[in-house]
Amino acid sequence: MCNDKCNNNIVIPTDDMIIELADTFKVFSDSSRIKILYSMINQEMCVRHISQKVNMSQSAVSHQLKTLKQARLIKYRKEGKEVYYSLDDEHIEKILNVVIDHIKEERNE
Amino acid sequence: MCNDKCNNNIVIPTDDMIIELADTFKVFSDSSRIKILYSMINQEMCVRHISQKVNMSQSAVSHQLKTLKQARLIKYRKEGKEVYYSLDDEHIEKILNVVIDHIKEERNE
DNA sequence: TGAATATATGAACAATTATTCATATATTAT
DNA sequence: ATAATATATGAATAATTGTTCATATATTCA
Repeated sequence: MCNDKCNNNIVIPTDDMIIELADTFKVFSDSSRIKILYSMINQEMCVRHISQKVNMSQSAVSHQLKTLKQARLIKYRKEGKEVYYSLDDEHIEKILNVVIDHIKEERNE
Repeated sequence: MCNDKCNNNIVIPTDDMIIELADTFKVFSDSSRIKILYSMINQEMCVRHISQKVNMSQSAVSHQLKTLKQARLIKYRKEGKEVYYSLDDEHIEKILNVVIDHIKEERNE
């Protein structure tokens, strides 16, 4: 019924899911945003500290945080004048790691 | 030495790796390319069949295959007039699945 | 060699996007 | 209320990118 050269048993995502996939990848596809994500691995970070750590203007960071927030890659918590951002969940770090694994394997071949 | 609010034990990727990460994500960040990738899960596909399956012009597909090839997301094999493309390795499907997992979890919250 | 088929590619155009600059909003302390 | 600090945001600009159209290259067959 179905041999190796056949992918009928694969569930092809719906068009909506394809678009959501592409949109999610797009948010990861900028080095500034990736640096920002790494800045808050394992720790909450306020905007000012992120700016310092990734060496970007406060405004540029804030714009990118908005993008990351809308894509639900990060969450935030307000405390006084400050806003603390952190990764949305463990998936985010996992996604980064899976792609790193791919890149590192490509290098050895 | 190092508590919960500290990420000193995390290896922050080098700037080069950050750029490679972003570039790799960028190649995934287009729905046409994602459709093309799905078209060849578990099977080699020639360009003409990909065009038909994803409903894109031959030229558009060929341009995108070049992008996917340069990023080493796919590999190819020539046979007569035809060129057969397939996913570079198992990482590619894994990367897609990890992001799908994230999207699906977000939906439930 | 010439025709037919499969794939690749260069140029051009429209659309998207990251940053900067200026300014707005929000919170706290005096 | 005012000043100071933290963050957000709108407009504008420069740069990047996906598709189309036309054409080039490569392979097979008659």
